[in-house]
This record gives sequence, structure tokens and C-alpha cells, in this order.
Amino acid sequence: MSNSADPSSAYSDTERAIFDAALQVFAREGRHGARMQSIADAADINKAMLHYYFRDKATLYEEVFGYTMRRFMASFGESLKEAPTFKETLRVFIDGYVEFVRSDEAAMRLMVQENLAGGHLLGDHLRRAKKRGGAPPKILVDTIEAASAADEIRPVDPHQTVLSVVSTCLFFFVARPTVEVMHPTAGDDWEGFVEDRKEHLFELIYCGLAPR
Amino acid sequence: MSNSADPSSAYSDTERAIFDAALQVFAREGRHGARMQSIADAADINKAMLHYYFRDKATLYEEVFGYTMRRFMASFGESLKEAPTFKETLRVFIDGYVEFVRSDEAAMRLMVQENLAGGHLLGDHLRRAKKRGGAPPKILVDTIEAASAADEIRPVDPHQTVLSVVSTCLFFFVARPTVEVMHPTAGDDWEGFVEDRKEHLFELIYCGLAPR
DNA sequence: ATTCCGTTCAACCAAATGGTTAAAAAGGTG
DNA sequence: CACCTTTTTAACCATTTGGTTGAACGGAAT
Repeated sequence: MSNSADPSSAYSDTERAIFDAALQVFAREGRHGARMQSIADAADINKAMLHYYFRDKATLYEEVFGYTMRRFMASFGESLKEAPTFKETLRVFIDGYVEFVRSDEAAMRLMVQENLAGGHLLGDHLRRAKKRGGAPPKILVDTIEAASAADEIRPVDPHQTVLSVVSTCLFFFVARPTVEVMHPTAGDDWEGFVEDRKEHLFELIYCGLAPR
Repeated sequence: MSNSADPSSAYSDTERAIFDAALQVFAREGRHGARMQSIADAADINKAMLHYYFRDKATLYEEVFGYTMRRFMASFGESLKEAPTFKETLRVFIDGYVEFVRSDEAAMRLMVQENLAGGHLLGDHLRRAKKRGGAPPKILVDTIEAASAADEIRPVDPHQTVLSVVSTCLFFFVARPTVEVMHPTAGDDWEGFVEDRKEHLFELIYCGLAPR
């Protein structure tokens, strides 16, 4: 677990407990649905402490969301290891990205919820990150563009392609309750299902991009 | 009033206005975040009317969610028109399903939110529908299985494949605010972007499934 | 006109919720 | 210890929110 611009590193134990509890509760109940009392209970502290460390509910949410967002952005870069061929790069990225989401489903829920709400908080962070140069999917787009130019894959719109990869890696976590009911094995063995899915996704997308 | 079949057909104007308003507000603010006053305002009626037609908030939500869920289930069948080849079937399904979601993003938001919350409401409906035989993706799974058996496509896990198709058709609506910032044209011309995406998705998935 | 009944409304109530406060512990420092 | 700062707590306050009530409105049947 790295810690660049990581709020959790310089915080006290209590602050950390609040932060983690808030992430879980906000992710489960939503920005508005989350109750300060629930967060306090989850952090096993008095409700007043929330206001002592974080001014109010809005501040706490923005802090938690901003931190989550930064990790989510960084995950693109971390999942995209250099590899000799595009084929290998794709495999490693799918594996890395799925693992990232699996390791912190609460963070994923926060991101998706903010998207659903269409709040300006998300837009602000995104535009700031984009202006700052390191737009998250930029590296992925470039990778696909390069592979396309080198005839490793057929000509495709790299932006659309990145979106497709991310969609397939992410959505089954979003719809996990539905998948667990619908899929024959996912309900009994989610971990195994995720492994199968990584393989399926790699094959589907790699074949879908291969030169004809 | 306890007409549990199709709320939209036998309801009065006021009831219908409440229903539509509730769908919009629940979709935007979430199950807990939605305020009865907001719904009343959106329906342009007095707050007391909500409790006159629907007992309380929970009842209203369940009614709205149940109706939305039924439409969502049905959309699979409606999008899956018979076509001579699997290639055509896939094209028509992608087009139909994307159009369905585009025509009612609020419904999609409701479904996704309930998935994120992991509530038992969703699970109950799903299991009931599955038991009742007509499990929604069943028809799609069968179609892919048949195409696979007829060597129209390479051998794949039909469940995984259906999930991939649905993911790619749905997720860009879920993450619409992010896409609008990240994609070069989606922000200025969403409609055009959706059209491009339908084409991209068809090609990606069809190539991904084609026999090798 | 009077009665009747479904509908609509303004005012109201009790509970939940976000947020405050003053004082008590806890912890370090001379 | 005495002094000061930081952390923690319980009780409290103001507002919001879900939900209720009783009266008024309006059309149709008597």
C-alpha cells in the first residue's frame, strides 16, 4: 500500500478509524443516506468526534471521496505494467485492474455513486486531474494507439476501447448481487468466478482487437 | 390502488405524476437520500398526497422499484429480436438494449443503486423471476449457446459473454459524467457518441466471438 | 338543494438527524 | 506536582423529515 498524498498516513488512529468507517458507510448508504451516527458507531467512537476531526458531514465526505478518487486514478497507472507485447500488456492490465477493484469494493461503490448522482464534485476532480496532465486513461489510450500503429491490433478508436475494457472489468462488481443470483457459480464461489472472468475478458477483448 | 401488476396503466393522473416524480427523485438522490418533499415538489402536489396514494416512503419506493425492475427484465426479451444470423441478432440486441437504457436513464440508475446497496429487495425480485422460469438473461444465454453449437462463434462461456455484452452497453451510462469529461467528443455530442459506441461495441464483440 | 364520497390542502406532531457545548479525562512538560 | 494542550464524553439544541389530522373542495347521485 503506497502513500503519496495519502491522508491515512499522517493521521491519528482515531482519525484513521473515522476515515475508514466513513468510507464504508458512505459506500453502502450513499452520500445522503449515510448517517453520522452510523459512521460513529462503525468507528466505535462518540458522534462528537466526527465534528472534532472533520468539520461537518460535507467536509468528511469530500475528504473521503477525494482520497478515494486519487487512488482510483492512480490505479490505472499501477495496473498498466510495461510488457513486451500488447497481448501481455492487456493481460496484465485486466488482472491488475480487477484485483484493484476487488481489493476495495467500497471505493468502487463511492465512485459509481458519485457518477450516478452526477455531482459537480466528480467533475471538478476529473477536470483538475486532466489539466494536471496525468489524465488517468491517457496512458491506456496511448498504449492502444501505439499497438494499433504497430499493427499489433486492428484499427480501433482507442477511447472507445479503453471504455470497453474498464466497463467489463468494473461492471460485474457493480452488479454483484445480480450476478450472484444469475450466474450458475458466482453465488457459491465469487473468488473463483472472478478468476474465470479475468480469463474470459482477456480472450474476448484480445480476439476482438486482433488484426483480421 | 393495490394494483400490483402495471402501475402505469390503471393509475390516476395524480398517482401517475407521483410515480414518475418518485422515480426521478429516487434515481437521483438514492433510496435514503430522496426526500418526500422533493418528490411532492417534483409531482407538483401536496406532501400529504404521497401518503394518501402510497402508504409511506418504503411502500412508494418498493412500488417504483418493482415496476422499474419488471421493465428492466422485460427489456432483455424486447431487445432480442429474432434474426437470421447470430451476427444480425447481436447487432439488433446491442442497438435495442442501448436504446432502452438511453430512453430511461433514471430506471437504470435505480437498478444500479439497488445493486450497490446490495439490498435484499433486488435479490427477492430476481429469485422470484428466476423461479418463475423467465429469467431475464436466459434467452440471451440460450441464443449464444445455440450460435456456439452451430459454429457461428467460437466456444465461449455464454454466461460470461452475456455479462460482457450487458456491461459494455450499460456502464457508459452509469459513468456518464466521467465519460463526458474524459472522451474527446462525448461531452459536446452525447447522442453522437452513443451512436459511435453502438458500432464500436458490435465490432469489438463480434470480432471477439468470431471463430478463429 | 342536500348528501355523499373521493380528492386536496394547510397546519401540525413526534422522531430522527446534524451539529454544539461545557466539562472531564488523558497526556505531555516545566 | 502544577500547568497546559489535546482528546473524549454526555447532554443538549435547532432543524429537518416522515407522517398525521381535520377541514375544505368538487363533482355526481338522491
